[in-house]
Amino acid sequence: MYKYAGIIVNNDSIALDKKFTYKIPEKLQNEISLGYRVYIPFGKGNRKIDGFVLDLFENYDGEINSLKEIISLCDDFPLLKESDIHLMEIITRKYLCTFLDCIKVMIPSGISKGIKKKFKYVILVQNTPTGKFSKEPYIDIYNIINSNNGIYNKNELFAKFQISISSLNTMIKYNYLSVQKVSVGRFDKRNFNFYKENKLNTAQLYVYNEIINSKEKKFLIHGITGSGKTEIYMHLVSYFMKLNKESLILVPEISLTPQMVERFKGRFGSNIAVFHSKLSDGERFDEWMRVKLGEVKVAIGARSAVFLPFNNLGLIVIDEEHEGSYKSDSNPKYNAKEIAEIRCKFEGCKLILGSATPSIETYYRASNNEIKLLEIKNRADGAELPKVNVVDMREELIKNNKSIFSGKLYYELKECLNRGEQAILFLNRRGFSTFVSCRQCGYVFKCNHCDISLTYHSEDSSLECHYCGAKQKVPNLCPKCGSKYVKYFGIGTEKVEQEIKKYIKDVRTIRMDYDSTRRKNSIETIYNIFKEKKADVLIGTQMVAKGLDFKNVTLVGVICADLSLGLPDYRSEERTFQILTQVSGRAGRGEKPGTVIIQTYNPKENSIQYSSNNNYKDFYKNEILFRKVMNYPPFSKILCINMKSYYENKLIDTIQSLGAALKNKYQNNDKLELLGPCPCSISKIKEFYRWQIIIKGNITTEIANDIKDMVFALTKNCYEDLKVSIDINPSNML
DNA sequence: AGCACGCCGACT
DNA sequence: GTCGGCGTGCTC
Repeated sequence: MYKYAGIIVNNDSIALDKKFTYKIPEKLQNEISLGYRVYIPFGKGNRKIDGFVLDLFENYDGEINSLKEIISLCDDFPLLKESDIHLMEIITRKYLCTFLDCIKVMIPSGISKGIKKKFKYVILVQNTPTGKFSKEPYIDIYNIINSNNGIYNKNELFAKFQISISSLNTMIKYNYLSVQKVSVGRFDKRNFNFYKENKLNTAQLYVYNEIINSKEKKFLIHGITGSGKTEIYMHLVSYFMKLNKESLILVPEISLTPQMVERFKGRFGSNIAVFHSKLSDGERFDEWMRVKLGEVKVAIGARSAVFLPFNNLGLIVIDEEHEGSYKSDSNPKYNAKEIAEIRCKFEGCKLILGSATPSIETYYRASNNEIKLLEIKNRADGAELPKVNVVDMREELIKNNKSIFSGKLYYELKECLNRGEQAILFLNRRGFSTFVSCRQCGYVFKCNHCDISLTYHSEDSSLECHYCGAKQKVPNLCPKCGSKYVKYFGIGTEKVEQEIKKYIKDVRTIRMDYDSTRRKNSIETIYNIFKEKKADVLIGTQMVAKGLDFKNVTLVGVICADLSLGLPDYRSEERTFQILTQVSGRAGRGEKPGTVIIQTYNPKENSIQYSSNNNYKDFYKNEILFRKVMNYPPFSKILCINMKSYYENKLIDTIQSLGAALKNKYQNNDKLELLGPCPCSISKIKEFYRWQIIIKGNITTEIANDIKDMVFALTKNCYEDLKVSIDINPSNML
């Protein structure tokens, strides 16, 4: 019998990130188990707060009388399993976060906010009407309800069938009808078109059989765009369903991939949980509960779904495994790929990574046989990969073509539209113009709160900061020299849309970028408009590169392939290769052949050359060599310490003393390389100055935790506005 | 993060 | 003598 519990209190302070021991009162000793949320008295005033039971033990070595007692259990079941707690211990050390950070990502926030199941009061038939109730209007009402027994509540009956609520009340009073409380789900119950099961082709079947028959647990499916990876996933899900095992499908960001959900719902019915960041607290709670209670056997979701409380997991699929969004950049700064791998190890299930452009790290592991590599080199339905043309935009300039479309793209676009087919234009930048400058004095309009130049948006003619969202009206005069020669430079998706309308009459365009998709479901709306051929050209940022499958798209145009090349990140080549390959893969997925035009100012660049030749392997060979020479991941780890503060001088003082302390401590460790302290490449966001220290090399968990302790010891009594963040292998270092 | 304790100056 | 300013440190 356990008499004592180790509890993490529900308080965000780092100083409280440890287990507090509480006595378990006798009345709870039979009920309590690991993972329960409990109410406890805390602090001098014995405030009643909640906490989580992460440890149970029979004896306590310290002073027993100084222990307080648990007040009660908060919920009627434990929120965390023993394996969750085990996973938590790993995560806190691996990602340098607190236990509470971890708990928050494992349970839906609605639980502690008191969200419960939603109920409604539905009307059922009770007794057949007699006497004066056996005629109109009552008999009619009775019949309607009889054929919709227990489905609607009073208001819905009024709205749907114009049944008067007072008549209903009367019939309830005389026991002809009854009321029943039922729980309702907040999840999406819409029916999707049935997505028929396709027979796997030889290549797909080979991959499928390898996965289910092999003793290996981890697989990388490297299949070109359109090779039918989704169909393999679905067959695997069915296979595990037959074994009564659950499956989890992770996708980069679900709200960006309505198609994946549509297909899974179309195949497996609505009995599938969908989990992503745009759910409300209530929806999140309901989906989490459906998984917990075993009501669904499949879940599909973004990275946070990797923590869903499955009971008998058989399979985790990570689709588009190269995507950066599997790494979280808020606490806990976990990587869902790594968590999935740990879960698979704990729960003995299979892990499938899938991509047309695997990340360098994953492919490296596959080539070292840590992960089994399975390749698919052809498109599923025999379609050909599109023909890719690289257009050197410098030559267009020489030919005196100053427009954003090369002659080739313009020609192909017209041809494509004449044939009644559709096109996708990709530009990885939203807005109209990317910076605004005075031609007389060279002044560049910058955000007042950030170190960022402002982007012009034509829709509301404003200048917008893409980091803090601040907007201002477009000034007519330069604020510095007063000249009226204010000019717009650089192009964004809005400008592409305007330009194409200028050149091609009556073209129906639709834009898919952050601005046009802010509202819930708007991605789905845009997606459906384009799918139903109510638009000819889809113009978008990276959202259009991911997983879309439109059979009628035969042309993909990359307006400017160079945007992601210049970024100060060792992965910029990899990212460029991936996005170009992925977006090219949107063309020619049906029976008609596809064409891709890549416009660039750097046609000789590796990422552009290799992606246009669909040559992943040589790109990988080049890139892995570069990583090795430069000691970048996968040959090392990168630890990024970020500090931000409103007060620039204090910030610099603090981070420099940290830098000195780190240098002092690790000067003899030749496996670590310290870079900085220096300002981040975006040195100020929302009035906060930002500096960073980057540590590269063989960073063990021990070293990382030592560094974390040093950082917190140094900044503990600093000053209140200083914010510190420590990230292992961040996805973005700007 | 809260909350109490405590050590100093101002005030009935 | 005591009320209240916030700096310090602890919370099972």
